[in-house]
Amino acid sequence: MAWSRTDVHSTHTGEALDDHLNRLNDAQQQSVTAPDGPVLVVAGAGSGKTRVLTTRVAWLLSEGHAMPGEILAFTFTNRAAREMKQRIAEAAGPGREPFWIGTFHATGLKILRTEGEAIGIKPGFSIFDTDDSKRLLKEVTSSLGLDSKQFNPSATRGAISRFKNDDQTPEAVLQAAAGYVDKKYAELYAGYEEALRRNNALDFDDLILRTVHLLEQNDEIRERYARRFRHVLVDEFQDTNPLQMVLVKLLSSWHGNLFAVGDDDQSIYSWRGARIENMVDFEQFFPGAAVFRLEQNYRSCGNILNAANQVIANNKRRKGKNLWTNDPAGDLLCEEEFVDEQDEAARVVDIVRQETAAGMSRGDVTVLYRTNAQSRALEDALRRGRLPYQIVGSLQFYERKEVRDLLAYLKLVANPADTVALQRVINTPRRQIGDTTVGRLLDLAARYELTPGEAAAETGVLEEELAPAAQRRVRAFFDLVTRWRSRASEGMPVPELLQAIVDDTKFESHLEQEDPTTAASRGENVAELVNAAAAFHEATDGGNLAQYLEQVALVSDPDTITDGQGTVRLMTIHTAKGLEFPVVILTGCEDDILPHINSAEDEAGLEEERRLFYVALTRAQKRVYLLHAGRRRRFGTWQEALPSRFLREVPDECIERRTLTTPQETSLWGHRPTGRGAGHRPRNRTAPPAVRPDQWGNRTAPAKTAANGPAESVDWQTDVDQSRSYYQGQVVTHSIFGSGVVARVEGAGDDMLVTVDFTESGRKHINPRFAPLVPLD
DNA sequence: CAGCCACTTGTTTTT
DNA sequence: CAAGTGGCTG
Ligand SMILES: Nc1ncnc2c1ncn2[C@@H]1O[C@H](COP(=O)(O)OP(=O)(O)OP(=O)(O)O)[C@@H](O)[C@H]1O
Repeated sequence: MAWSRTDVHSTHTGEALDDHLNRLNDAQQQSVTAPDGPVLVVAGAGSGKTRVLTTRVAWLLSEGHAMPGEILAFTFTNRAAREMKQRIAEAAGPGREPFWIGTFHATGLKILRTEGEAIGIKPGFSIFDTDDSKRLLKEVTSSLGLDSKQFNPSATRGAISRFKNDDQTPEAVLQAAAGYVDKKYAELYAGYEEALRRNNALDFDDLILRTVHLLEQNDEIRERYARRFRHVLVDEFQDTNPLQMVLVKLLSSWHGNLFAVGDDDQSIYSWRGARIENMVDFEQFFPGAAVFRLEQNYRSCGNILNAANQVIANNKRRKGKNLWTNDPAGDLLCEEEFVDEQDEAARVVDIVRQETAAGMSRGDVTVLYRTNAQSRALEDALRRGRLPYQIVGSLQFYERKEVRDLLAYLKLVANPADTVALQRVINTPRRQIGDTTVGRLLDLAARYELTPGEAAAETGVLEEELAPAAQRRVRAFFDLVTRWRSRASEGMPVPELLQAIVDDTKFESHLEQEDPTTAASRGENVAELVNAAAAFHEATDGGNLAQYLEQVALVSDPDTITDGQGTVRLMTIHTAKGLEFPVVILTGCEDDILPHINSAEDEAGLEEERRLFYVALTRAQKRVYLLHAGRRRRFGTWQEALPSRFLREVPDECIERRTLTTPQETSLWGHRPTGRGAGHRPRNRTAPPAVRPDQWGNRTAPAKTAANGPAESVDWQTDVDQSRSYYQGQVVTHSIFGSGVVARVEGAGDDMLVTVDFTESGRKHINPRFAPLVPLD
């Protein structure tokens, strides 16, 4: 059995490559076989960029231009890396797939694990994910005497991430700091770096930043790697950031063979530091670069491609390209309007049924959305409709509390210096070790420059600050940890270690005690985690704990897509980048969602939103549904919505538009009147209210006229004072956040939501029903 | 120290 | 609406 499989591959190696080459069009073939030197392939969606890059690798190997170990390829996700390895094995023969194919983060990590000590990184370091970073930052914030409500860890983490991606040190940030907030950010950044060092941890950005520093500062190591990588290839080049660009330059510096593919119309990560300029100005970065264009689309049928092309043509800042297809026009796109998100979700269920009746499988249908929050209503409907589905990405498995708790145990076992993990688990399950005890323990450890575990093992240290009972409990806890740690170092397989932790901590009864109603399902998650660890153990042939934790830290959303035709997949547009599906249902095609309200303010933001819409459309092969609702819950309050402006940019000849025209039709999809508090008047769907709630706020700049707004609120007698008197540009104060300027007013009455830009704390969403917002007039 | 309640804020997008 | 926080009580 094994024989025959090996045979098939090895005897067909050369022909397999020829096959692959022959199936490419001329432009693709020319790119694949381009001579040495810098090469850029610019091409639209579905034109075969990834395929070209993959075939290029196979070609380099087969032609003897490089050995497998001499090729370095960057992909956007681990999933893409895995697929690429598979395809290369098919084309170039098994065992010839390059070792160095991975994401920027995974590649940086691989280098740092072997070479990190050269820049003072201690072996055995942990990787802190976003949640770990935020927890650490929260400690740093309060240790600097700052209020973590004002300097909220999420925002600070974002700022620090930007600093790092611009290769700015804390000192440089401090130098450049203009005002109070900037100065504090610099201090937080410095404190955070120090805290990471004490925890022997690197965050996501460090995986690239520190690798760049390593290669810049150490000539020997740089030369060794740069000489090794005869060919460097980068997929999705339009979404690389400046730091990644530097890394690419360093690693390709010896041989100068860089092969990059990308599409400027699909750049959707500028908020994470990605720069389109890396691609647009490629020829300046790499003089003498050869540039290839691919224009034939092999993915989508005519109407879909036409729609996408027309929409993206509205972006001004682009080079423009001429993407065409040989495929027939196919079905029209379909726009459908609904009263609210529940009706929209009910229709998604209908569409899935319809498609499966027409011969598609559920797995052929993918539901896309702009924000993760939109998935909730969809999930409810799918569950009610008994359709199997998978939410790909955030809030899935690895973000559940019970899973994170157990992973924190493993992290602590792997890295005794990890105080974030320690604080997560030392009192979970309850061990009568409260905040005071933990605080003193950490203080002691810091004072003696020991890890907390060492401090507990030392005689006389705990005694300085802790009561005898507390000492006993703390020591008992670390006895457990030490026991696990020695088992791990004796080579106990990860799944067994994990099971030992579950057993020793009586984790199941802890779940039961915490909340009996959900204990069963959380118990299943625990079992699933053990299974996943077992799968890891198998797949990696006994991989160790550190490797397991790395793998978990670096999973990207698309990696988690399950195989199989039986489940409908739901994901954000960002997650769907680079993937393709027969049927795409794009939900929430509304202004303020797509384009998102926070991005529509400036032209650059709007254009990126349009690119998102473009990415969504171009995922589809056969059919596209564009759904939108007139009303949607946000923060538990109803918000009105208008159809996305991007829908109007889709030419009429390729789309069928089913919009609600009369109030009666509102019941078409089984809408139940959702009366809650001040009712919503039935609306004429072709003529939405002339004045939207968030607009009257804008228009009535002088405070007085605010009361002229639509009299929707039932009890405005009591409400009027607090809820009627906010308008854009108004200066208000808040008991915690200080003074700020009203940026937006949405909704009315109980549904009112005020967005305020506070001078010191940044942008916050305030519900005046609760919050003490005082106008400063 | 744990459990309970009341209060208030958050939702872009992710490696 | 959900989740985290902070305050209070036993
Ligand atoms: N020459 C070709 N003949 C037939 N099919 C092709 C050819 N080139 C590419 N394809 C197919 O077209 C689809 C899109 O290819 P690929 O994913 O490589 O495009 P891409 O440019 O990377 O897309 P995107 O930019 O949207 O990620 C794939 O299904 C691929 O198999």
